[in-house]
Order: sequence, then structure tokens, then C-alpha cells
Amino acid sequence: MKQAATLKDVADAAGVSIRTAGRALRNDGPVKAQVAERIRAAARELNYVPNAAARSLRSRSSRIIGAVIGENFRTEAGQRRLALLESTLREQNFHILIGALPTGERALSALLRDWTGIVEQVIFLGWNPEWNAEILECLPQRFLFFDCPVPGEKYDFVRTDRASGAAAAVTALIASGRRQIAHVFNRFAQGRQAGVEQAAAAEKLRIIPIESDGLELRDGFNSGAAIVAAGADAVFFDTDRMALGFYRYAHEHGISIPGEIAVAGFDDDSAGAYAIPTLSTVAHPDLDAVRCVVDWVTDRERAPVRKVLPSRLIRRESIPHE
Amino acid sequence: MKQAATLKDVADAAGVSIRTAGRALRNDGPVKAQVAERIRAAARELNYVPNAAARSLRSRSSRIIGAVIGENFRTEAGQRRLALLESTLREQNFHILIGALPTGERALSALLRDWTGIVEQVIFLGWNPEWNAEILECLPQRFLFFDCPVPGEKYDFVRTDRASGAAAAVTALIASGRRQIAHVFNRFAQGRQAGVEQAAAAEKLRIIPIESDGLELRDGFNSGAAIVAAGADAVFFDTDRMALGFYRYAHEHGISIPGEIAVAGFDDDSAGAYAIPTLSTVAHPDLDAVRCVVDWVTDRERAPVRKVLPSRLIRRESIPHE
DNA sequence: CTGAAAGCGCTTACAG
DNA sequence: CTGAAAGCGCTTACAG
Repeated sequence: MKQAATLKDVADAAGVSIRTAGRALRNDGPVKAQVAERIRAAARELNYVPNAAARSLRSRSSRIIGAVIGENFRTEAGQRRLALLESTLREQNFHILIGALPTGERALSALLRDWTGIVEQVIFLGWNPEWNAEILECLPQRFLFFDCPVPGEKYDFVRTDRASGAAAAVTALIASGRRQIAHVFNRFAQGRQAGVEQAAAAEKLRIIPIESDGLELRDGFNSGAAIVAAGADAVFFDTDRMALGFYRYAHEHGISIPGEIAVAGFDDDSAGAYAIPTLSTVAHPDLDAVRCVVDWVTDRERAPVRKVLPSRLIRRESIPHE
Repeated sequence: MKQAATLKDVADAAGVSIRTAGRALRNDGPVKAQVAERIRAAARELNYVPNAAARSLRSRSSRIIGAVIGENFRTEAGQRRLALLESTLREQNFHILIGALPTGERALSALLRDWTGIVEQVIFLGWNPEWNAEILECLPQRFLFFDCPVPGEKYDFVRTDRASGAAAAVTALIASGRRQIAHVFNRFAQGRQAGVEQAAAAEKLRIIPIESDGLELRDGFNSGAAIVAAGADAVFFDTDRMALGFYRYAHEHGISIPGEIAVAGFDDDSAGAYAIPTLSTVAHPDLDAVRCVVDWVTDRERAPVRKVLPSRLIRRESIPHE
């Protein structure tokens, strides 16, 4: 671990001014070819690395994006998108500073304040709909809401249209001959219900709503009794994790899937492709969504972003063919 | 999005010097109570937020930790530890800048250089054992290797002792009456093999080694044929994901688990607790490991860190009682 | 094509 | 208890 060389060290070593050294290393402005080469050699020799804090301070631009991560991005599908976002931004020389979504507004405010001067753009991957957007208004950053509740009209967002995929799943369940369709939902998982209702209404069916406390394996397992009690012959779960938890319940109670109960989930969790039976699911538009977020980050015009991207059904064994 | 007020703005508003304003807001040094209150009121009024870039530059300390994330931390167990690390560091006012482990040494070097001046400490959550540590030597940062290969004697690390948990798993398989024990391994997943071999040797048994290309569901599924061909009555998988992939293979081929083949995995993936049968697994020492990493981050003495923490068996239905 | 100077917004000695 | 000054390492006008 050595003390890093500064631009001044390089300039001195090459016998030029700091201004010229900077020009040569950053390719801004003309430098005589021979001089530029001497400067680059000196930089290499001294192992010069520019200081990002100094650059950020002076140029008022850090190329660091803040990401506030909520529970819904702790899933496999969420992490997949986050990793894709990181690698795509990295190609454009942006870096990501992460922070867990705090439980309170004050803590969130403190987090964003800590980031001031180093993070000019913040992506929310999670937001509490009960929070007031006021705390954001007195902060100097720019905000984007990625697949989470948006606190007001004026904020930019990119979101999966969950209704389209949910409707496709329920339509497929109905087409396979099922009539008693349950929807195991969590009230914080938004957007699916509209699609489920719409697909049912198109066939003049009523959905059996079953509320769940969470979106995890155990929550799907715990919903088993209510599903059976309702006499359902098909279930749409808000997440694949819940659907897989219900698989365990069905096994313990001798219920055959999809024979007695057909199942569909949401998220394209990779475990679904290896479950028994393989799980039908709805996939997020990962690539398109990440592209929209990257466009937002790199847009110097700062045009408003209000993107809603369709999801799609991946049909597997858990929805039988009629 | 307003222009942020500076410390000078606050000082002017309160009618004091910038030095005194700083003292009052940071609690360093004495300020007359009444004056301090006036300064704090002005800061509140102007919505003052200190500029992190300026502070980092001057104080040569950013409280931002770099995390270079490899494939092995893309798993549920890895993300769980990363989330725990983030929230624990956050309590101490540290933030995490993330970057995916690049595929080449040059790209890694570029990444770390980009971070210079803003990140003084880097945690590697992934490292390619074929790489040369030389690229690290000419960088100004301090490095820790968390549960990944370490490039040389002089580097700090914190690691799970996988051998202890693997040995416990194999010992349990043997105690349940199994004798033909296979180990489905990947050569990049280090540390388990020693434990597996040791537990087998203690009972004068030979392990059936089965190499796998990866550590995912599909790899476990793909290992099914070799497991059956070897006549195994028990299998230890390097990951739970592989074990669960094998569950699918066993189902498709009418093999009963644990009746015909008992199974154990590694990582304490939450899906294992809901699998059919529930999966025996080895858990990482999450809390202890994160505590060691945080100690490393906050240690101003920079004492060498060489921590190896034991893993533990979680026994479930996939290992029958004799 | 090149350089001397100012300044980003803080913190750190130092002097009263 | 308070303040004037220097300086962290860059980039950005500006002048030659």
C-alpha cells in the first residue's frame, strides 16, 4: 500500500505544468505528441491514479449512483436485475453505492444526506407507500423509482406491468379447464390483482381471494389450508416462492399438482424450472427495464421517465394442457 | 432539487466564521451554547448537508467500503451475508460501493483505480485463484478476502471452515447406515473435500467423487446419472442448489429420497427447509463472519486478520435416522 | 500548443 | 471560546 502519486507529481516528473499533464492524461485539448508520451510514461512510472474525491468535488459529478434496496429486491429475481444494472452501468463508467431501505423516514433521510456530494442520482428499489415525499424535496439528488411504489406524480419511475403477465397466467389456468381459481395475494405486492380480475371477468368467473402475510415459502405453505377449504382447483400466487411453499403443503396433504390443483407463480425464480412439477410463472422484462434505468442515469436532458413494461407468462407443467 | 447550502452559507447566516460553524455542527471543540444553537438553527433553515466529496478529499477518509462481488456471492446465502454486512456497516456510518468481479485482471485493476480517492478499503467477495496479486500491490487500497481464494500470504481474510460442516454431514450420513457415499463437487468450491474425506476415513470408507461443472440446480440434476451409475446410497453436494436439482432428477427416475439415496447439501438455502423431503444442509457462520469483517473495517491498528470460522450441520429429513 | 491562477467545500493546524 | 489561513487533488476558465 503506497501513497498514491498526484497529478502534480506526474507533471513534475515529465517537466510540464499540471494543466498540460491533465490534458494529456484525460485527452482534453491538444498536447504535442512527444510531450504527451513523456507524460503518459511518467504516469505509468509513478503509478498515477486520479483521485475520485477531488475530481467529484471540482467537476461536481461523481459517476456514482445510489441504490436504495427494499425487501422486494432481496429475491432472486430482484438480485438478477440489480446485478444486470450494475454491470450495465459499469460499462458506462458508473458505480453503485448501495444502502438497505431503512424502516423509517428519518433514517432514510439520514442515509441520503450522508450521500450528498458523492451521489447525485438515486434509484429506489423499494419504497414505503405510507411515507411522505417531503423528505426527498429538500435533498439535492435526482430520484428514480424502480419497480416500487412511487410517492407522487412528479417522480420518475420504471416498472413491470404485472397485470399483463398475471392475466396471461389466469387465462391459461381457465383454458386448462379450471373454474375455482384462487389468488393468494399480499397487499404490498402491487399490480397483479388487476390482471387476475380482468382475466377472470373475461370468462365470467369470480376469483377466490386469499390474503397472505408475506411473499415467502412459508407464506405459500401457510395458505394451503385456505386454498383447500375454498375448494380451489387452481391457484395464482403473487410469487414463485409462495407457490413452491404450497408445493410442500400439497405434498404433505396428498394433493396432486396439477391434477387436483393447477398452480402459477410470479418472478421466474430459477427453482421453479426444477420443481416437481415444473412451475408456470411470469417473468419480468429484465433487459428492457435495466435499459430504461440506464437511459435515465445517462440522460443529461433529464426528460421525465414514466415507463411501464409488460411481463410475460412462462408456461410449464404446473398448468396442464386441457 | 435545490442547490445545496455550504458550510460558508451557514456560517454567514449565523454571523460566525466557517471554522466555528464547523465546530458546532460536528461537535469538535468548544462553542458557546447560545452560538451553537444559532448555528444549528441556520443549518436547519438552509437545509445544510455536508458535501461528502469535499470531506473525503480533505480528511482523506470517505467511510466508503468497496465490495467486489463474485459469482459465489450471487446465491441466497451470499446475498444474506452481504445484506447483513451492509446493515451492520451502515450502523457504523460506513457505506458500500459494489462492483461485480470482472472476468479479467485488467478490468479489475481498472475498477479499483476508478475507486481511488473514494474507497480506501476493499472487500473481495470473490477472486480468481489464477490471478496474480501484483495488480493489488500498486494500488493504494487495503484489501480483505471474504470467503474466497486468497492470492497470497500477506493478505487478510475471513473464511468459513467448510470442512467442519461437511465432515458433520458425511458423519451423519454414515451413522444413518449408508456406505456408498458420493461427493458431487465443483473444483472451484473449496474446503468441503477435506471434511468429506476425513469423515469417511474415520469409518474406513472411500468416497465416490463426482465432478460437476457448476454449483447450480441444473448441475445437480445433471449429476443424477453418475450418482445412480456409481450405486450411491448417499450423496453430499457442494451446494443446496445442486442437491435440489438432484431432487428433480430423483423424481423423474422414481428414486426415493432418503429411502434409496440420502442427501445433504451446503449453504442453508431457505428452499431446503420446504423441499420434499426437507434438505439437510450446512450453514455458514453468518453473524460471526460479518462481525469479523466489520472489525477489520473499523480497526485503525490494521492488525492482520486471518479468521477461519466453523460451519455447522442442520439435520433434516433427507438424512434418515438409522 | 502550454501555463499560472482560481476554486470546488470541506478539515486541519495554528494563533489569539 | 473564536477566527484567518492553508491545503486536500483535481478541473475550469482565462491568457498567452
